Order: sequence, then structure tokens, then C-alpha cells
Amino acid sequence: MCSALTPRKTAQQARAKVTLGAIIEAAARILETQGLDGLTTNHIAATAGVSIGSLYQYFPNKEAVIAALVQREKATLLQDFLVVATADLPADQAISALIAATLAHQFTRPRLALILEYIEPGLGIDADIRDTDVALIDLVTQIVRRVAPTAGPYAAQDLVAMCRAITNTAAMAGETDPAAIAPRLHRAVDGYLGIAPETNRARIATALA
Amino acid sequence: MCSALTPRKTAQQARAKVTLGAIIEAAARILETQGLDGLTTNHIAATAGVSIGSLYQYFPNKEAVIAALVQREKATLLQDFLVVATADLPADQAISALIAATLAHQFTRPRLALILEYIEPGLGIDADIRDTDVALIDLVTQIVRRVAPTAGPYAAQDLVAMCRAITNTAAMAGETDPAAIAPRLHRAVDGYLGIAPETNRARIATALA
DNA sequence: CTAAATTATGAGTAAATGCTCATATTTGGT
DNA sequence: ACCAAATATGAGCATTTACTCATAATTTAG
Repeated sequence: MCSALTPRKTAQQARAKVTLGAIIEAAARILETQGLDGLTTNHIAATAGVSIGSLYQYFPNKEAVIAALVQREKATLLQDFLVVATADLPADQAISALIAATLAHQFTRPRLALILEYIEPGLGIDADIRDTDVALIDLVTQIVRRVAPTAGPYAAQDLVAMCRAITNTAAMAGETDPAAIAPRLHRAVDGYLGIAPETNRARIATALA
Repeated sequence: MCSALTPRKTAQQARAKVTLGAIIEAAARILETQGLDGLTTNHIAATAGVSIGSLYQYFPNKEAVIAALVQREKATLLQDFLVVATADLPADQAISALIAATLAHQFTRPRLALILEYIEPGLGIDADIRDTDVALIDLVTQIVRRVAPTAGPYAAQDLVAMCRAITNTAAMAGETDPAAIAPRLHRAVDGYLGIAPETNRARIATALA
């Protein structure tokens, strides 16, 4: 029952890394077009243009392919968040930037983001994913504390969760305009953190400018 | 590919209804103990103490069993919400009551609620479930408009989504105390609706009393 | 150029599982 | 008591699918 999600073999040559990337991207595209049901290992390999044997050279099982995809997506979001953190903005603008990054991430490949969100809890815990999650929450916590020093320990977790949920639900309901969602996220976030509405309104104005 | 989720045969005698209920409850218990992977039709039938043939008398396929379970759970939540709506409370207390009901629902069978939440989007659209969702959102919208008449059309949807997300994430992180989560939900909801913090604080006090 | 290491192949296997159907049992009305 | 309708049974079929392994091709290093 100990499902190892680590790669079976580490790619060393360049072409191997190409193969690996092709497999992960194939999984992404299948999820987008056919959903989780269409995601069979043979189908992934065929879509990637490699043999099923190659897939199993790098992944111990199907779950590991999904885990790698989740990790890839999470890592890009973390990257975007890091850029915000490094930018050394005023605290409230930093929050706005995080919200914008979250929306952008969710709307870049909406269907993929949505499906992965709902697949992830069914996966075994992967160390890499866990680490990325922790890094992401830590980062948000740092920024949040600048705006609201009294924020509780679960603030970052709560904020990330609720922003994702509102965005996902909106997307599932057919909304396609991030600008229509942003102000709602701002209201929820600012309310949670106890920031005054006038500050909030001013911030929204600058974010949309 | 047209997955009909409607029951194949409607139970008429009392024992048939017992069988039907046993099957749905068996599915619930398997999800709680073994997750989605353990949920095979044969396993459901065995756990329910009926034959596999009986299962297929009432459900056209496995998905329909899950859909029935989702519907059962959603219906009880809607019921709780209806009680709140009928109670004719002051608007802000009504909101508090909705939050309390949401928390109670999620913590009654936490693992089941969590798993179902993440399974649902993978299901085909079921008419009954859709209706229940609409009814639930309509009900929340009515109450919300009493507190915040200017609230946008997506307010209820957003509020329900974010409350669930915060609660789920907290549960997944190991939190077991609803009282620790309630104030966070209140802050987010009030912030979203643009309600003043002092009103908010007073409300939390009464809710916890 | 050659050998060792790395990467790629894909037909085939074993196991899981959703679901059928012919038959048996039970129930309710008369 | 009897019959028709409703309900229950479960062995087995058909299909899907994750995964293996023996072999082949390619790359790198000396």
C-alpha cells in the first residue's frame, strides 16, 4: 500500500527530459479534453508520442504521473508568488498582486486547474507537493502579517482556500472574466483580515488601473 | 455515453426502500473507510448485505449510486437551511445560523463530506442534484439580501463556496473544533458583504453564547 | 570505432470490476 | 390457498487497464 510517487529512474540525457515533459503534458491535455476517465496510461503514452514502456521507465505508476503534473502546476504558481514577494511592494499592493496571480493561474488553463484541484485529495501524499504547499503558505503568511500583524496562524491557509473556491465555483458556473471576480476576492480577503472598506476600495481601483 | 442517473425501478414495497437505503448507506461507509478506490459495486452490495443483482435493480450504474448519496447529503443540508429560513430571525442572526448549519453538516461525517465534495464534479449532471443546488443558493440569496440589499447576483454562490473551502481545508489540516473555525467564516462573510466589524463582533458573541 | 550505459519499444499478461440474466423467493390482494 | 407482481439472488461474462519484460535503438565516453 506504500505508493511510491518518486520517479523510477532520473532522466540524464536531454531526450529523456523531453520524453518526461511530453508525458506530463500529455496527461494535462487528456485531463482537459476527456477528464479523469480518459486518463489511462496507454492513452497518456500514445498522446505523448512515446511507448507505454517509456512511461514506466520514469514513473512507477499512473498516480505518479498525476502527482508530477500537480507538482508542475503548483511550482509555477509558487514561482509567481515568489516574484510578488521579491518585488517589495507596499503590503496592500502585495496582497492585490497575490490575488491577481491566483486568478491568472486559474484562468490560464481553467479546466486543468479545476480538475487537478479535485483530483489532488485522492492522491497519496507526495513529499514534493507537500513541500511546495508549505512554501506557498509560508510565503503568503509573511505578506499577510505585514498587512495584519494580528492575523491568526491559519490566515494564509484560509485565504488561499477561499480565493480558490470562489474562483473555481465562478469558473464552473461559466464565468470567464477574472476582472469580475477580483473585487469579490478582495472583499472576502479584506474582511477576513479586518481591513477597512475605504482602504479596500482604493486598492481595488489601483489594481484595476 | 449518456449516463442516466435516474433509478431503474422505483421502490414500491417497504423492504425495497430498506434495500435502497442500505445500498446508499453502504456506499457512504465505504467512502469513509476506504475512499473512492474501495468503492466497487460488488463491495457496496456486500456491505449493504444484499446481492449485486439487487443493486442493479435500483441503480442503472455505479455513478447513480454515488449521485443518490450526494443527493441524500445535499437534501439534509437544504433541510437545515430551510429551518433557518423559516425561523424568521433577524437577518444577521440568520446568517450566523447558516454558518453554524454549514459547520455542523461538515463535521457530522467529516470524511464523507470531504470526499463527496471532491467526487461531485466528476459526476455527470444529475437533475435532482442540480435542483437542490439551485434551491439552496436561492435560499441563501434571500437571506443575504436582507443583510446586504446591494449584494451582487453571485454573492450566495461565493459565500457558500468560501465557507465550505475554509472548513474543508481546516478539516484536512487536522482541525476538529468548529468553534475555532466559525469566527473566521464570519470575518470572511461579513467582509464580503461589507458589514461593519463591530456588528460582526457582537454577532459572534451571540452565536457562541 | 567500440563497448557500456542510457533510453525506447510494444505485444502480451494478469487482475480487477462493472454489469447481465435466468432463476428463485417473497409479498399483497382476492 | 393461490396467483401475479415485486423483489432478491449470484455465478459468470466481457471489458477495461495498469503494468512487465525481453529486445532493440541510441547516445556517450574512452
